Amino acid sequence: MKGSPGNEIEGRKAYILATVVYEYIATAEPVGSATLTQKYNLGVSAATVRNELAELETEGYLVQPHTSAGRVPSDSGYRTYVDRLMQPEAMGVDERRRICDELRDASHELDEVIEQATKLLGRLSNNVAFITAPQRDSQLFRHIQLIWISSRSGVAIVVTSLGVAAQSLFETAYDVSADDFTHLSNALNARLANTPLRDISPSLVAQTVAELKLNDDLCAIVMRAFESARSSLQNDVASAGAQNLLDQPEFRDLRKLRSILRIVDEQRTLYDLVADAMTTEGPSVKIGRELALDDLDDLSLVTVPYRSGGGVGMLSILGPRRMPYGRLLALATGTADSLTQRLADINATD
Amino acid sequence: MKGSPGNEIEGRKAYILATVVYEYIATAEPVGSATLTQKYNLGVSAATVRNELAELETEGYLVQPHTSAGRVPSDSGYRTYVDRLMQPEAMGVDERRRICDELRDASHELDEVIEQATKLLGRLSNNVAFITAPQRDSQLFRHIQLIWISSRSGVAIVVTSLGVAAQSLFETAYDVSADDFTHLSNALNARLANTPLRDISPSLVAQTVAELKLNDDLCAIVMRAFESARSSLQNDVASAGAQNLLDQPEFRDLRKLRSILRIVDEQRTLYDLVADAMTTEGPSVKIGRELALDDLDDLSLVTVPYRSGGGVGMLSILGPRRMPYGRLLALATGTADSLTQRLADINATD
DNA sequence: GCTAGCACTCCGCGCGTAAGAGTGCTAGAA
DNA sequence: TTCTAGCACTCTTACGCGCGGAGTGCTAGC
Repeated sequence: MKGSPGNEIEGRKAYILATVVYEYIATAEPVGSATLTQKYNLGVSAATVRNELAELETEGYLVQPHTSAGRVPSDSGYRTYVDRLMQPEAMGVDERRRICDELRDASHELDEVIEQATKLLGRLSNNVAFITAPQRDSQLFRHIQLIWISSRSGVAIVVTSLGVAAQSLFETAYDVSADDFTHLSNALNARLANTPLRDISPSLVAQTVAELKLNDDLCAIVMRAFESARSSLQNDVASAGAQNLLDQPEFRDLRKLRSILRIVDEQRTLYDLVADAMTTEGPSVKIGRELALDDLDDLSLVTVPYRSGGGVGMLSILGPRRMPYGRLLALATGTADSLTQRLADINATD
Repeated sequence: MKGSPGNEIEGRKAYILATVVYEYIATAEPVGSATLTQKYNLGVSAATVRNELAELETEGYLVQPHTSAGRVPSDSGYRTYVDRLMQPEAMGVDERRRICDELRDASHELDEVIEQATKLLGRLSNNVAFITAPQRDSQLFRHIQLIWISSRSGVAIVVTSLGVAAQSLFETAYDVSADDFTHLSNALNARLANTPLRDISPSLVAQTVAELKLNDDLCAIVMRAFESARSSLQNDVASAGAQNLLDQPEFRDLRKLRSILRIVDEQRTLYDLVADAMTTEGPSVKIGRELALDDLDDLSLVTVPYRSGGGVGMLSILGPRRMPYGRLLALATGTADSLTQRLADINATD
């Protein structure tokens, strides 16, 4: 099925492929030779174009929905287009500024900024947008505070380099004084501040608790607070813009629509989708089958990393395979930059 | 259009109306006289039923999609069914227990419990479920803690009777010591604990700040923390189950689907929908036009209150007007009870 | 007041035809 | 060799048509 790989297409044939992809992205209609010669200045006749199209098809870049229809890009057609043929785009200054402004209006809290950015990206991209929280593997512990509520209960707050993270209510089996909490908090802060969160072990905590001659139970409570800080935003995904997909002709099929809505509802799957994009540096584009989603061959995903406090999060746009890759890459990159910037501003106070 | 109001239908006619609504809810097909006599034991012939149907139509309880079709309930047909005709249902003990169990597995945090309950309700109801956070008008202030991070920044945490509420990062224009924060926190806690949050005024705070001879700026910072506690979960709505609507034949129209997906995405509208249900005690059902949603005449909404720490939140199911009202009311009520219970357990530690 | 019968209406479905878009192929021109 | 023009062919889509079925309202009789 697939044409000879390594046989990179060049010149006119490449231009024709690019044009087919471009036109199909714009119109969602299979592209025929006549359309190409009329709308684009190819300098050759429709018959010549037909020959090229036939070759591109045998090489696996294009497919025909049926015998007497125009051509549609295949996964590898899109892939070639994205990797080699399309013109990179950049965001306009105005648009860039608008994004910055909108993010600046949002609250100071990490998750609210992310939510705001997600909505913005969904709106601007006209597709499904989702953003995963910064990966916290590399986050540093900054501050813990045990807050006394009653003689047998309290709240533990853990602040990390990525912002305020976790709060967890707890109960104790016996009376504890507010002073105990204060002393323990101070001791932990003195000892552990700026330690990578993953390096904080039960024994370190136990040592501190023991030195203050406090009950061992507090050890478990503190560890639970660290644990919840470590995992709190893990797998947390904000998403927006699902309704945009209804405009796309490829989703007139209700089964597809159902599949994709379920995927958006299940954060787990969204998270898995970007998981391997995390291993590579810079923007990543996944096309069709590359996403390995059952029943959803005609989706694509654009993913761009952003940074916050040493952690890396992912900002993604999910849409039909027939998406304007150039524009969306520019949009995602620009938004990721703005988001990184905004989060740096917030964290600058630490 | 509307039939004579006050003229309450009784006996056989009422039974026929109930049966039409019941059957239509089950099948989504207009109901004809033949279906009624065959599937339900009415004891009269189809012709007699036709006469009754014609009357029910002139009285406004039923409508005909077209001349030679069966009948479909109108808003007021559904209304009568829900208010007077349908059999109230209750949840099975098993189902009830399963809900409790699932909620117990969730985390201890208010918002995560709510999210869990929302997903559960969406799954069990096969419709869109959404839950608004408890209204915080009546919430009591419990505890504030200003946490020192650096000499010019900190975090303020406010705990209320509804659970840990708000964290807000702040910066100061000049150096502040950790002790200042501790003293101020203690003074505020001593003075204001268990005050309704809305009664806390800037002057109360200013007084406390002044007594400790601290800088006025702290006053604004503290007030901002209170403000954010007051508004943090306001308008916050968790939703789940949008993809369930795709199964309903009334949403094969893509425009409708689009409208409703947008509504689900915009928390604001969802919040408005339940706003007046908040004024009434107990469960509330809104049918079709009563929701006053443009382009969406055939939706209904079941809303049931739940309680947490003196606040009242709303648990809602949104679906096609042709929804199984009895079952969903039972389901929503049962889930609301479980949720109230669960939140009471969590808060019992205060 | 109920029932049986009947003529009527309207929707939905299947079918066949026609139009249109696009192809591949072949023969000839540059 | 490479391109072009022409042509026959294929396949989809849209449209019109007729038919069957479901359900009604009405009327006459029990």
